[in-house]
Amino acid sequence: MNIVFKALNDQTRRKILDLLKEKDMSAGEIADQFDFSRATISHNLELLQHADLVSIVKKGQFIIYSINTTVLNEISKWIVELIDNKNENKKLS
Amino acid sequence: MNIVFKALNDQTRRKILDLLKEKDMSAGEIADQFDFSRATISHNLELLQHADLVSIVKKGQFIIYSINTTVLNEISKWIVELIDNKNENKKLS
DNA sequence: TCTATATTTAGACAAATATCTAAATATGTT
DNA sequence: AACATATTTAGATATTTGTCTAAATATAGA
Repeated sequence: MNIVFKALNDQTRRKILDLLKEKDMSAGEIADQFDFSRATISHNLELLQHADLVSIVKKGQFIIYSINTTVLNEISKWIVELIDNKNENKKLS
Repeated sequence: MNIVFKALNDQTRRKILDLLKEKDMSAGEIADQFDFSRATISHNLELLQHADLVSIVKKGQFIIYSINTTVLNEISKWIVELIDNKNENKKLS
């Protein structure tokens, strides 16, 4: 979970995920949405990929990024367990 | 969301939340579960509090920490939207 | 009031992070 | 082959972060 929360701990990378939830995009298309250098966006994409939050497919010169929901489901589960368990214990007291 | 993800981006702080989901605990009880100094745990508790992930009640000399689920619900919602929106768009293609 | 316990605050420091520019790699086009 | 486009890699740097020790604050009890 470490690398996932590390990857999520950045506004730019979270915004990239918000873009990718709408549609798959190339690195360039993604970079166009930001004022950072392409190298910076590329680096952020690498961190997302390393955390398994996105996956890639090569299409000619382009590299197409898309959201990978598997790890997001795990994180969601962890958070919901925090919430639910807390609520359970509240009932008892 | 920035300070929330920042607070969640640390194994120690996530473990503190895992402890607190079971029951409310004093700063000392929490610190006893770790090998770090009390000052370090206190600092981590401050970050959790600043992110509104925990709330406190003073009980004599003790300060009792408990999970605050409000922000967790927001985070959960954001993540589930990433997952759901992605799945919606997959159907279309 | 003095002492013990609980917790936080202050200041320091090494490690990690986000960004940049410049260079390298890969693919497509003429 | 030469050139253009897409993307990543390398190296540098300023900032942020997690931890520590020592000191300060707050409350309880004798």
